[in-house]
Amino acid sequence: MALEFDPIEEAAANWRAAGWDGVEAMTAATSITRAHQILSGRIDTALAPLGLNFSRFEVLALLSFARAGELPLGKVGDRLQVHPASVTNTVNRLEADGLVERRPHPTDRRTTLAVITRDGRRRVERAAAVLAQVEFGVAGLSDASRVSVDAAILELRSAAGDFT
Amino acid sequence: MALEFDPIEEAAANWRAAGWDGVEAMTAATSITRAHQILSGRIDTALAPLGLNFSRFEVLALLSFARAGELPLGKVGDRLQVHPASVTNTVNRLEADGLVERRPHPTDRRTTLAVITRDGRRRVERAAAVLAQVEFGVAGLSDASRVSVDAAILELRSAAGDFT
DNA sequence: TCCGAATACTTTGACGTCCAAGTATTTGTC
DNA sequence: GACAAATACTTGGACGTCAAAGTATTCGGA
Repeated sequence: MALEFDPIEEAAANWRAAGWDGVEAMTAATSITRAHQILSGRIDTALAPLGLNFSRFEVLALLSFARAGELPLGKVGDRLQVHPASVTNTVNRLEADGLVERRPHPTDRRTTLAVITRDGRRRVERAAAVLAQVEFGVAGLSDASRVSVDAAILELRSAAGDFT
Repeated sequence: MALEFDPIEEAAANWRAAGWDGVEAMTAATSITRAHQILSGRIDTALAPLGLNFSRFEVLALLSFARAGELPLGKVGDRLQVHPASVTNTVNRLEADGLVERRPHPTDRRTTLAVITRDGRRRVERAAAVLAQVEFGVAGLSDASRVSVDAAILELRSAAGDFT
């Protein structure tokens, strides 16, 4: 299964040999893609026994931090940077599992609030502990590397207009 | 659309306030996840006019570097670290578009080779140029940051057993 | 006040990825 | 040489994401 060489380095060498541009950008993009793949696999594996995946966990965590444990679905999407349709889908699942409830907004009838339930709070607490246990999938990354990754990606997100 | 604050920093603050563990790991994981989301969106947007996505591009690039432009499907999956079913799916699509052909392995009848076609080579050349143009989605990341991201993720991949 | 534009969410459909099971073939062992 | 185990790929199903269209409601300017 495991290769005897670094596939990204190999790709970079091939890239250069072919005279293609942007080798540094390519390796950065490929590294990030692969890192995401590793993290996401580890995290979902850790959360599976709790009936959660990372998206559902993020929604629960966000609600648990919110005043009154509730937030309009649109706000959830904005905070977590996910598509409205994905929010609908995720909340559907959480609602089916009794971890969240939908409630009409008191003054704006277009808006639906997601409210975390007592079960939801219990579940998200356990999930947070489980994730801390597996270091959110970043086991293998030194503290210094975590800091430098955060800083680097902050540039990227900022340039991408994630926030002002 | 854009927030007025950094949602990851906000999450970290909430996390600490709740007394949850692993804040540093959480921010690293969230950063990488978001970075992937940004890259992947930009890359797929850039490739869409060519009828490719990043997965299909990677397969074409890999084949174009291979001796004789051919590789067993299993090797493709190993190199690109994707599931066999995904390779089948991706190659199906490339084959339907005439960019790749399936050919039986000369000595092992279990094995199928993917062979890049002339059209495939032309397409991947153009795609490489387009991707270099958009800096593989990492525009906004300084050269120094690209290097430090590569180095950090190398630790992670190595610890994950990507290669020896 | 009225009405077109904007906002909020859901639905539907196209894709992609993974897992698990199925088929075919080869390998390794006695 | 036979046969169980391993290998290689495909198929079918569950699940997630996104884009586009649809419905309902609110906003804002004439």
